[in-house]
Amino acid sequence: MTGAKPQIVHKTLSDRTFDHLRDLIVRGRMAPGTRVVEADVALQFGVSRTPVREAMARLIQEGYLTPVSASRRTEVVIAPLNIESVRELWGLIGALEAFAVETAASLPTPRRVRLADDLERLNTELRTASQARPRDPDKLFKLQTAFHTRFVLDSAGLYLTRGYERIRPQVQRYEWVFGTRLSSEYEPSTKEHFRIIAAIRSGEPATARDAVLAHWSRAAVRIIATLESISASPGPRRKPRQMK
Amino acid sequence: MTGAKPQIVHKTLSDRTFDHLRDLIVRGRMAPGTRVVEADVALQFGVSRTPVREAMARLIQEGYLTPVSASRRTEVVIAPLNIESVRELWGLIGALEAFAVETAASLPTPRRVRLADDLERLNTELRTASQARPRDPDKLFKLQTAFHTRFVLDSAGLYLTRGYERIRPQVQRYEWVFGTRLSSEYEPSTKEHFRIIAAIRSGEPATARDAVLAHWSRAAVRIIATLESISASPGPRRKPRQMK
DNA sequence: TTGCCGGTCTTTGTATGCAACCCAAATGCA
DNA sequence: TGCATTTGGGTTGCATACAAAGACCGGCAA
Repeated sequence: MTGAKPQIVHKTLSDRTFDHLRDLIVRGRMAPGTRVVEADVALQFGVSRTPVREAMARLIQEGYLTPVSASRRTEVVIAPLNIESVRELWGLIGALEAFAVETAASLPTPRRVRLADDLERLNTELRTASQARPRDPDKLFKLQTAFHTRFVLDSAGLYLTRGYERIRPQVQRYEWVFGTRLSSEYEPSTKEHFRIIAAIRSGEPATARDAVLAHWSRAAVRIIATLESISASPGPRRKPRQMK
Repeated sequence: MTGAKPQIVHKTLSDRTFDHLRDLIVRGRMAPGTRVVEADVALQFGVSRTPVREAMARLIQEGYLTPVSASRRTEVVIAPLNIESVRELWGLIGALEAFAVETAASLPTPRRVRLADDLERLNTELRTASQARPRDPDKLFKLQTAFHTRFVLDSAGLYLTRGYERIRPQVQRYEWVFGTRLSSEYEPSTKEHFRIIAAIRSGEPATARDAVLAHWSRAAVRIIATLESISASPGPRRKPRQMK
């Protein structure tokens, strides 16, 4: 009867604050190292400290914020970005997706084929979008995400989903900050995607797993190269003070 | 001046409340499905609702508590236990440990050997403890944990550590509830451990990875068998009401 | 008897108050 | 002038107050 209310998703202020803050961080709108103060955020968002506090606690747990533990008082800053984390995150998300894709490639044939078709469509779209000029970073971002979540969430259970949903935004944080500056690096990625799709379609779990692992491994190399080439021209080195 | 206060680890009431509650859940002291009410827990622990609320939010995020009652009011219960979760959790922790052990088996030889020695010692202890009568479940529990965390945390980075530390208690929850009833199932486990150790010692990442995956795969089979044999004699089917 | 309606009671979500405590700067003393 | 102590500001941790929204129960009518 209710035609559709797709956006009842958000309920509490805490949730919205969490999402809002996380989005700011993932999109690089708040510089790493920036100190975050409850009261300031509360003021800025027009809510009380309580929901901000809860949101920040969750962000700390997820690793977007880091307590720069001055002895007892817990001072909180935006988690810094660094190359070791890239290596680790890419390896980790590779492991998770590899685990997921094994399941996906073991699905009964009709579902598998449908999945492969969907992925094919998404990947083609992605390739097209990556060739468009000027680029639409937001669209690329979304397609990229859609491709990977498609086969992971399709076959994943509760805990893998949760683990994946935790790691993915962390990866996206790097992709957003560094990846959108890549000029032509989407080609190899889409090619690797096609190999993953083929393995899913033909129902070869081991091949699919290896393809996924290889994909993320190469993606890590690509983004690290970008990162290093950028770090020649260092970004703003801000003092730990508020965003405003 | 303060000679040493090694146990300042815990600071805030929120943290302690989190740990306390999680421990109750992991050890099965609070039955799955039990409803948890902020005010009651606060009363019981002698704190205000605020730290309880924060702790519960984290427990929800970690999956120990589940918000039920879809509408708007969020009612919270202890997450139920079920076989699908076992399959998934065991697979997932297997994937994470496999990822970690590849790194461990690629360490420079001296560190690798030292690691292998440590593991050998732990595993021998475990075997001894498992043969003692009567059994000391708590000791077995700790040794089991020590063995696995030893090689994971030794080689893991920040995010893997965090992911692992998230999953492990979930697994332990099942192990505690079901595993401690196993009568003689530690033998195959320790044997598999030795194979993992050997692969680490000789520096064969692929072999180590496969050994770890096989270990968890078989462990899953073992615990599921136990679980099914127990579910013949069903536990108390409580109504969603408080713990008290 | 059963279904509906109204009211109360419970429980959560949010705001706010208060105290502890860290940090730092300023001031006093040697 | 340099060092120590104190004092003040800022920020967090915790407690509590309050309002809104379900859930529950009882009564009333069909």
